[in-house]
Amino acid sequence: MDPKTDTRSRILNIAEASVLKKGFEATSIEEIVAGADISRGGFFYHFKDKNALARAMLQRYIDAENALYDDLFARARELNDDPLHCMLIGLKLLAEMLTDMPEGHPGCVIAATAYQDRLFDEGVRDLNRQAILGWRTRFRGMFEEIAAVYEPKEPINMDALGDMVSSVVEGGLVLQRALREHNNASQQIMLLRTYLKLLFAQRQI
Amino acid sequence: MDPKTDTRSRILNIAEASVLKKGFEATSIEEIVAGADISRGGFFYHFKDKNALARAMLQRYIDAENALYDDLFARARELNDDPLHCMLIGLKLLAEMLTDMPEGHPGCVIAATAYQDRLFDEGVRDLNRQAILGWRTRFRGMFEEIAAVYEPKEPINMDALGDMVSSVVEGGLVLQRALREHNNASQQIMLLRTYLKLLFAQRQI
DNA sequence: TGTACATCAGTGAACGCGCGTTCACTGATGTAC
DNA sequence: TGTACATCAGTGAACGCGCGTTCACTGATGTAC
Repeated sequence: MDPKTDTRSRILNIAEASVLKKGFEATSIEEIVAGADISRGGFFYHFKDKNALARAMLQRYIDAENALYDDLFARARELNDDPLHCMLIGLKLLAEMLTDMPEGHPGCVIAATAYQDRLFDEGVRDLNRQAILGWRTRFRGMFEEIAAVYEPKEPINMDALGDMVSSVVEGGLVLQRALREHNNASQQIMLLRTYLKLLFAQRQI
Repeated sequence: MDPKTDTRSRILNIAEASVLKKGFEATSIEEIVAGADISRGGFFYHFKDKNALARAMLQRYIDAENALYDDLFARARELNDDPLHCMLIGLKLLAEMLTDMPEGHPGCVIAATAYQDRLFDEGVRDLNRQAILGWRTRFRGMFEEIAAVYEPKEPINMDALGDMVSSVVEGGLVLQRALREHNNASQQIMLLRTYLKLLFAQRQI
């Protein structure tokens, strides 16, 4: 790996871990440069100020999360072409992925920054907002595909159902952090999966 | 109100609002005392240090939340003695309460501190943990009462289902903060309500 | 009713420390001719 | 192949500012006798 992206990534890795542990304000540039083995000046070569770090960290997290969802549901689609079963398989894969993390998922950067949003400029807050809206659109699309084949047993707000995937992940991660357990997020996703089975599976149109 | 508790509560109110906006580290004692109209020394008369403030803030939040749940489900039980319908009414009341907040719910202090837990001592972290475990126990108990009357249509992990109430609230609040919308938490609770109807309502034992 | 003392709820100046940021400089690598 | 210059990826000292905390002091209220 070329040394430029290498140092930049190291900075982002250390910053992300620290932000999830202590929050953004308590994450000092001193500790980042000590961890990345560079000098203070080296940090400011890569990021013009601390807000630029926040922006880059969030963007990288969002991109990674989107790539993960793309990959997960593409694999699920290969395994079963029916939209409901694709969704159920994708959620199972997601739950397994969370269970397989040895230390447990460290938490969501979006939730961390959402609970400190006054520290950031409007650009950062908008990044957060667009990410969640993107997932709403993604999952609402998938649920509409399902509803075209399986009539929902109860009337459902499709935007809210789209949000529910993000909501269940975020909620599970909050629990997991507060409880110091490892599999709450995974369990909550499996409960969502059962929900979707009950909601859609009964009667094929 | 006597002036003592008055000043203490004012400090806690200002601290809570600021922690939800900016996080704990970025909440300065200077801004708290300015808002509460006292001097720096006055703050340290009420709290021995910043960690004591965190502990008091969390304890007050947890007590209020517990009182709210007690009240809500007691009222629900008055309206309908059946455990399932009591739960459904209680969740509806909770959702309505969230919708009725003019500025939207400001967010959960537990989630905020869970995402900054390395700033606090073990006592604070334990407070957080015990609160979530308390809600798990509370709601698992209610779900077991329901399951004794209505057989669940799918096998369910009762601890995880107990956690789901907290998880849905926490997840909804994260969304609501990130999106700058007002009713995501309320919508997610209504989706949970539909879930429980599908899971339990069909066949009475 | 008066006096002495204790407690309560603060005031406000002072402390040292760590923070984010700037800046002049540097050595290695790349490019033009 | 050699020389001149530009760019990249940093170094490390210095800056001023705001932070949490301490501490000697104060005026109002409560209590004992």
